[in-house]
Amino acid sequence: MTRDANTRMDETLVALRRILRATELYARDLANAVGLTPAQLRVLQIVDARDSATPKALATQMGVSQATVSALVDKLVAQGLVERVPSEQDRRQVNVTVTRDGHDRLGAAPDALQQRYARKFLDLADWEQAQLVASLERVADMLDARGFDAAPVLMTGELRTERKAD
Amino acid sequence: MTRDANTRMDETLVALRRILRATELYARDLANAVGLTPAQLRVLQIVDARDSATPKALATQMGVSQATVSALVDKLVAQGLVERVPSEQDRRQVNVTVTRDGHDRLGAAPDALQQRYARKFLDLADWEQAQLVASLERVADMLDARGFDAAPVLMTGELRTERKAD
DNA sequence: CTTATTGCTTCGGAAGGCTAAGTAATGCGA
DNA sequence: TCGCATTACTTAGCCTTCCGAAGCAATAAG
Repeated sequence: MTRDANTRMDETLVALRRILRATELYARDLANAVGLTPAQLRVLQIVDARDSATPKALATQMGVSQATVSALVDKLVAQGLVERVPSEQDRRQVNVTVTRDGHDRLGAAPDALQQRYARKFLDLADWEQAQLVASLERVADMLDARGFDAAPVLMTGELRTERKAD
Repeated sequence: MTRDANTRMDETLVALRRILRATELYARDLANAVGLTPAQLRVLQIVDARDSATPKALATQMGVSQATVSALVDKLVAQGLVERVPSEQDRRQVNVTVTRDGHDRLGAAPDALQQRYARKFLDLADWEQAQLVASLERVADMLDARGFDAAPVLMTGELRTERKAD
């Protein structure tokens, strides 16, 4: 304890910052490579993963407003990567679906960081892997009061506050 | 290896994402509380920490362009939190310095997350702390090809690509 | 049928970023 | 000393994300 502890904590913060930075840079590069902005890519990924999503659902999952989703979907539609399909059941609703092009575009995503990370991670000894999981979860718990259902995506970019969700 | 390893990797990704999210949310809250945007706050913190910084230095440290720094400094100047002081030695240079108000403003920052994190971290047993440091650094290394001299700030928000820095 | 509610889009407007194009000071070579 | 390149910043114009508020449909409630 005492002094070393503080030093160590600083070290964790530095490491954390490096992690943040790496993922941030990566998100941009990736989006760039695919010809999309990070936010657009995020939408595309979500839609692709579930094959269809309403703007409402997207907004909720991404933690942004519907207005923002609207704009993002516009961009993707303009590029022919997704389509707006009016729902049959409730015609107020719109289902955003991926087009072939959209799916292909995603396939073209290099995924460099995740690959690299995966490779290195899998290279580790069993106990080291376990160690990392435990440590990261511990840190996440310490930082993040509430638990969260994050999907294993990683580079999906910065999430926005979902404030005023009442 | 094989399946468990992949599961574990997913778990690390989820944890990483929680970490990312927590810091992101925190950055916004903090900026909000202090009445500054995250980027502005970042500038203010850096300037305050070193008591004076040129736009060039800020741009480098933050990983953004000088033009961006210019705009951010404008905002802070408009609020009277920093000042532009022409350098005596080289009159092309500008030294951005914190004003009293600026310093006070920073002091008013709650620092909630960092506090909470610090408290929990310091509560850990010695060996656990050491473990976390090692793990985080390991992950940072795996993600971040190049090393980096990040300062122990943490919530300073998203960094931007520093492309074309040659 | 009328009124709410819900789902989405549109419309400003704020912010951060960037590049490119100024402007000013420095410095160096002729 | 003059002129030109370099360096440090700022300005200008543009793009993207995001938001809140207002508008428009369609559905649900009465």
